[in-house]
Amino acid sequence: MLPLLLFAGFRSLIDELHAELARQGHPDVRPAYGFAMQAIGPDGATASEVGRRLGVSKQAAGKTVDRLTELGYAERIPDETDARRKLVRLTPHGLDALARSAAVFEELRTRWAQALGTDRVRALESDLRTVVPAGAFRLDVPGWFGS
Amino acid sequence: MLPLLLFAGFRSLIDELHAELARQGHPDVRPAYGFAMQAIGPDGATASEVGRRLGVSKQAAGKTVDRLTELGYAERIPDETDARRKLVRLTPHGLDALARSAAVFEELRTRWAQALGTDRVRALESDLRTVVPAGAFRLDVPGWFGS
DNA sequence: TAAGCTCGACAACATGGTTGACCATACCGT
DNA sequence: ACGGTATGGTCAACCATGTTGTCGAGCTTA
Repeated sequence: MLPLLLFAGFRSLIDELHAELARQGHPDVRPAYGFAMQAIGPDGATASEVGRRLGVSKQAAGKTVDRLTELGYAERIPDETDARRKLVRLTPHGLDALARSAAVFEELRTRWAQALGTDRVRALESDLRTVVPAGAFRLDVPGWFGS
Repeated sequence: MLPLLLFAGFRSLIDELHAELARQGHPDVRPAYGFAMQAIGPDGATASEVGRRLGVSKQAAGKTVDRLTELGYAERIPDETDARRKLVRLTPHGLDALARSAAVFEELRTRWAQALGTDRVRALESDLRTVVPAGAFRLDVPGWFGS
């Protein structure tokens, strides 16, 4: 049951995050979009780079960026210094979603700490860090099924 | 980073399971198929029931069963007492995969216990059980993205 | 017995991934 | 300076896996 427990923990955090985001004016951020915005980051990135960070092809990353653009979370800006590249940047709306996500995660962690004690949460994190191989610590959650 | 840590833990277990399964004669069990076989269980179930357990439509469950059947992990058997139903049952090959999965999970847990100590693993499990809402403890891992 | 529900199947479609091909552009070694 | 190579973005075809809607066949129950 260990794997299911870990997944259930992950999942409940993600589900509560998105429920809260929906309440806070971001009803159409789906988990996959959240990860993509995380991959874009506050400084922006090219679609290819996003693909690398998410562990998917640049084409797939491009489609996701299209989606985020339609939804008003991201925009493409031509790179002045390299005519091939287009920088994908989060719009203020996207940055807001990112900031709120961080805040909500913070709050959820606090809630866990109230239930378990701060030290237990810290132990949980440190144990997981110990046992998780460095390579598994990646952002490519979507599309991971289908390996 | 708590969510990512939990996911990384889950993912590393699943990945190692499937690497090991591949080594032990089950190279084409993908995570989604593993969950489906888990949902079928040693006693079998109807496709509709599998769909309910996995949290997907009966049609989607039917397609997955088709896949498992092609791969030789499951078979459909007409129900003698109800001509509408077809019992989906794991073949010996499927049962073997299921048994090996349990064994590998056992072994992975032991490995974690060697790294962290038995008590820490137990604490991890018990803490997660405390903090995870009862509803999140389900088998519908695939298709969960796309909510 | 007739109404209504359930099971399994078929079809049409959405989503999000893949590969392959292609062009424009940048970079680097000669 | 230039030619080969690598990189970035896009188009197209395809695949896997989910969805809804519909349907006939067969149970179940009022």
